Amino acid sequence: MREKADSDLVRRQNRLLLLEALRQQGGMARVEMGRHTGLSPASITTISSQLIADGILKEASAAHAAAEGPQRRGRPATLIDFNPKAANVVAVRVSIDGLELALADARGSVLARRASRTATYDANPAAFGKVVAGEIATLLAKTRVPAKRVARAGIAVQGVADSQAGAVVWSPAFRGRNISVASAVEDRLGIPCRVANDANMIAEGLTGIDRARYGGTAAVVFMGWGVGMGLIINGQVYHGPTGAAAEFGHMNHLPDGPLCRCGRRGCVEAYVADYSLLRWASGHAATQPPSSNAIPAQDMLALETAAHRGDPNAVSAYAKAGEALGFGLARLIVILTPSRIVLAGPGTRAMPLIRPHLDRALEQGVVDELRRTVEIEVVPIGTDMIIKGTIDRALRHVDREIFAHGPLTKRVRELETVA
Amino acid sequence: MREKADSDLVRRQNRLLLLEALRQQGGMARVEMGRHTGLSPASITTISSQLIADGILKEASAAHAAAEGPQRRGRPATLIDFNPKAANVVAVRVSIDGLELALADARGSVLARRASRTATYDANPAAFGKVVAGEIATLLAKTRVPAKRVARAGIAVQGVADSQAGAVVWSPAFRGRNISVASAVEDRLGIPCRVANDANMIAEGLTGIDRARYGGTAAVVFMGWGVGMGLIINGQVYHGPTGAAAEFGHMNHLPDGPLCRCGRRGCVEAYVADYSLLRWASGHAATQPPSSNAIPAQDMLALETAAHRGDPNAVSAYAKAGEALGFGLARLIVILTPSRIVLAGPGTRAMPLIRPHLDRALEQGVVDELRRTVEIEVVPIGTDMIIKGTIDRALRHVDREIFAHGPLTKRVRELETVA
DNA sequence: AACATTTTTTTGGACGCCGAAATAAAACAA
DNA sequence: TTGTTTTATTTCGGCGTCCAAAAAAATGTT
Repeated sequence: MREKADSDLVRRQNRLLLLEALRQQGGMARVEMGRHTGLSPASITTISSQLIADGILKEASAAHAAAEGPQRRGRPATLIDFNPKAANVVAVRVSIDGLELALADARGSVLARRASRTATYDANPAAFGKVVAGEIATLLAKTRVPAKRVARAGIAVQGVADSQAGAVVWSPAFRGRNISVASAVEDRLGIPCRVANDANMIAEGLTGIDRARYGGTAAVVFMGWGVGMGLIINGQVYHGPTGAAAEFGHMNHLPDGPLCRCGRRGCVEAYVADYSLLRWASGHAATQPPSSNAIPAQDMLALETAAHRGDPNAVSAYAKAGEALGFGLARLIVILTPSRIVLAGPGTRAMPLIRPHLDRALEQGVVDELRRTVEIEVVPIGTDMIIKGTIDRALRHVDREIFAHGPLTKRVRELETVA
Repeated sequence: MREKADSDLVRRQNRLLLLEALRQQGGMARVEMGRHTGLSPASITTISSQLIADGILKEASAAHAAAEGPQRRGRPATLIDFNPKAANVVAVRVSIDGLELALADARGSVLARRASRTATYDANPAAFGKVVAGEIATLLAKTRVPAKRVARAGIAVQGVADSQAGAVVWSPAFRGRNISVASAVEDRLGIPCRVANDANMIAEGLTGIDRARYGGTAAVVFMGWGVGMGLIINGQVYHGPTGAAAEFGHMNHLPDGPLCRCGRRGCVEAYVADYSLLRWASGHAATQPPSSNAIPAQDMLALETAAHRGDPNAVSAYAKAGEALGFGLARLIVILTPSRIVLAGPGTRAMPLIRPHLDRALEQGVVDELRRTVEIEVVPIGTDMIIKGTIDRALRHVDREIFAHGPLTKRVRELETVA
């Protein structure tokens, strides 16, 4: 309840309502838009024809409409969907062993991908933004899309991102801190750019897929090389005051616990992440500094089979991970009482080994009444969801900040021509 | 972005904008409303005169206006404020040794108070709602305010409240669980009623006092007979999906830690609450079940002076409390990165004893980058803030759900007369 | 070919905001 | 006293958007 309401707000809000319905459902007829938005057919006609005139939406060709099931009686519905050419967005995922890029159109379809294998850990903090800008430029050149047509770029990183400053405050993928990224992209390519936490982008992707399921208050925990979390609060992905996202992986489990990549001791990640499991299992001291190198997938597979075989060190590693994860989730539940917790990432492959210990910890850590209201769900999600979520977020922003605004009104037009 | 926008929404939103400005600032002139809301003078005239016609607002008498500082040049401003008679609200605070009630007018001024000393702990769960309804009825009879004029009642309790069901899910003030309260008040008196967590009501009160300071994302921790927390997320007091509030006091600190009133072990409360401090200091086993009786204030004062004198048991009790509180806050910070944490309640009297241990725990539990973004503030707030917050919340609800809607439009009026 | 059915557009009226001009109410100045 | 200046509020006409109802469009059915 911040903004004053006038006809401008009404237009923006209803245009956005319509755009959001299309994002969720894909192409649909005008009548159906009316059902989704609650607007009258008359208003739908007005709004949709303006959006079409603006080049944002597009009527589907008759041929395409025919494909939509058997023709019923009455005037056939004309499907409307986003005009793919309305805008483009770029998504970048930064990991410890390289960059992954994707270019998408206004419908969210990926037009081109690109991967580059620059090790980030020792990247020059001052130059990294330029590297990212360069990679984006290369991707655009390859597809002959001018930078002007890219309405927004999103960059997903592990760790703490400051979306206000467009920088990576702290990330296990970098040795340095406060690495500025967004400004280089904005200055060199003229593309508005945001940096965000990768687990948050997974959450963003999930709300895009099923708003009913992941729409209320939910947490997405990503387990793998690290442990990340995205929070959805009241249907919105939560970015803190500074844009710094939730860092569940670096929530303390036990004081003076095992050493974490962040330099503290006892973080959940230092029990649950790949490197932690290997460290437990190999019998190394928990105070041994974790390696900053990427861990080959087969090492983790080997650990899992060892545990399934009954190897005591491996079994106990997963037990410790389960307990730490369980108490971590317990603390989260007590604070936010989310209705759903989604466990995702390669680490969930070992769930059968982890789950009993996780459940025991939850019993110890949460009052029964609260524990019953939360559903814990394991979902096989890969890193591709990070790219999808980043694209979704960028498009939602374009919808809200550009598409919803629409053409200038008469009065504003007059003012513009005078100026 | 849920609701479709039409002239109805515009009216509601702008009326509410104006009402909220008045809630925050108190009576003001129309020009000033324009500055606060961004609405044009013409619109302010229209809206305010309708609100006055509805009996919701009232022009201040000329005499009162004169009191407002030295008269400047020009037509004098006419102050407008809530009409106190527009509605009443009732606030009830439930504690272990009784009920505290207050009746307020539409301006938020308390017209009457009442306290009753019914021990709640062994109250009959089925009858408790009727007791509350009876107490409210008595308060109303005393002040000759008919129940019809009470637009809303709010009930604040320790523990987990389910505001949907209007019940107390679990509370240290009751032996029983799932104690229904709201429906008895609604059925017997016809007053819409909500149950909420007491620490949340403190948070509500703080946002009412200073929105700039407590408006973004903040946590209010209440330390005393128990440990409660209210969360403010994006300027709104957070009530979870079921209406169950944050239960910071029952967040686990250490597995297998001291026994808590909730039956689990290692809750923050079992280190920090009054009973826990006394239990540590008296050298009792941490597994000894805590007393459910109210603790006299002088016992706590005695413990504090003992600690200041250097009594080792007392000193160590506060050290343990500080560590548990610090790690608890660390875990909260890592999840939400609030910009402010407010420590309140009688327990903060011992802050000098607690603070060093709290700070050390924060250092161990939070990455430096995040720790620097949060300000921890100790505020001397008593239980009266609970009543104030409950009144505030009730009034805000009345503003939004009743006052903002306004009179029926022509078309709706026609429909009504037909029906 | 006429009718039925469903979708979409057109038309006219309502509502609420706004800018500009008018009015109101006071202090100040001559 | 009377006119001037200043500030607050109201009045008036125009604009943008929504909606209900009616009309038009496009297709299947008989």
